[in-house]
Amino acid sequence: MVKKSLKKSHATRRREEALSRDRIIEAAIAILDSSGEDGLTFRTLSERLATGPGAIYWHIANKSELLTAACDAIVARTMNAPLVGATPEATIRALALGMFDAIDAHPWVGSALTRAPGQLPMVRILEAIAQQVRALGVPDQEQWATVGALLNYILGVGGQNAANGQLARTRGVDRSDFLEAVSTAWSQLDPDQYPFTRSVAGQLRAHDDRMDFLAGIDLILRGIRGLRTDRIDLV
Amino acid sequence: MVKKSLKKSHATRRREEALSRDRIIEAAIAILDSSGEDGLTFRTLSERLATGPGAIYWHIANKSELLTAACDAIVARTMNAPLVGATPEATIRALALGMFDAIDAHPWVGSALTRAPGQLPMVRILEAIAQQVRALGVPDQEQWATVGALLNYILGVGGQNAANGQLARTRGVDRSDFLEAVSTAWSQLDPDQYPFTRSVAGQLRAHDDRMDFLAGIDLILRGIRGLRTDRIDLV
DNA sequence: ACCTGAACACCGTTCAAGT
DNA sequence: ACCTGAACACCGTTCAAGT
Repeated sequence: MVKKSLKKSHATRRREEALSRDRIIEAAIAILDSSGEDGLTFRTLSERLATGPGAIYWHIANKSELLTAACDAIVARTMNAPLVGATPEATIRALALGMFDAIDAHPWVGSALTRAPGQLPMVRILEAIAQQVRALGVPDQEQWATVGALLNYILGVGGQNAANGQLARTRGVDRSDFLEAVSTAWSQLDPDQYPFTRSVAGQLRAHDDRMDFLAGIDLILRGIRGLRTDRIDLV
Repeated sequence: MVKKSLKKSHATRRREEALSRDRIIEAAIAILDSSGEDGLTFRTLSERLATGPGAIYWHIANKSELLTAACDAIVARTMNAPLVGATPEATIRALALGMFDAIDAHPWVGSALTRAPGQLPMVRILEAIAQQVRALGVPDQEQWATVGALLNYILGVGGQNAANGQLARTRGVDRSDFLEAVSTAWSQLDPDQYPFTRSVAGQLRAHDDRMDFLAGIDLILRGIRGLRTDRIDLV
């Protein structure tokens, strides 16, 4: 792997505050935001905190826990953003969009979320959605599948966004350059084998990720509405 | 990171077939299946192929390309499995279940898929789903969002499955031990803050992942059916 | 053209030693 | 109790040298 080794700019000035779990997580978030997942290292982190790599282990068990904690800080902020008295459907859309925007602003959150199944960050999302699903009147036995559908869709889009951001960063191109490249590659696919992919290659550059994301949420919400009124009548 | 260094059992016997991209990918899949993502190294791989780490770089650009190629081999098999003349909805369910089972059997496929957005493995799934969505009669302007919803849901579940498998492997416990641990953790959450999560903690151990997955697909399919008949009438 | 394997520039993590 | 930083056991990748 090729890494550019950015020299430390301000020598090793002494730290003026004591180390703490919170300060470490805050520093980790700053590095993740500016340098991506590959940029976060116990060495870069300890340098920013003006300490040694070993010191961090006094406060945090390992890198996985660090990533999950950083992710949870972002998710907690997002899910606790207070919502005015809206309908359950509107609230679900707002929660989902909130996560979309959070992952857009911090792409590493998408993959951290996936790498910590069943952990607190995911539970926060699960719970917030579930409360709205209940308010929607979805029968008890269907709630788990319903919440799961919404959650997994959000995770899927999030992971995708994280990967886009990651790729764009490592190649030193921005997001639109990346989409441009994918669009070009898709337009060169065999028209017999990949008719649909080819036909949407052009739209790819122009399309609005956020609107597409919401369209997916609405599709699932429409399916949920069907759940409430009809019985299940699948082929 | 703690790694157990399993000694090579059969010394360095000479390779009897020439190296090739296909042989490398095949060996990579075998290692990924048996030792997970962390187990795949240019050193373990070259050892299994009875060569040096550098030799692999003659056939494959880097580890990312290797992972994507291994993923694509699995996805291609899965998407090319011929289906008897079924309805578009039944075909979508079969395709989705096919991917679920493939990721269940090869958990690393889930994360490889997410790490290679817009690449061939994903395009194969996209295209196969899109053709059924078209056959379903979804209007042109809605197709992209519809395909996206299905694809992202599958990716979300897949990523989750991959993470479960990965966690279970690194901790040396099996899947049910892992679910047991999550279930216990969830049942100890604050009932005021996490009522839903607590209430489903018990179900977690007993539930059937595959059925839940399918229920999510059905929810989206129901939403798609609404798309065809009604106009969009969201709040 | 294809392969070898030592070497480079990194990692996460540990731990004896300090304060 | 908390921190230091060298050391350990790895990585992915490169490349001069071989066939």
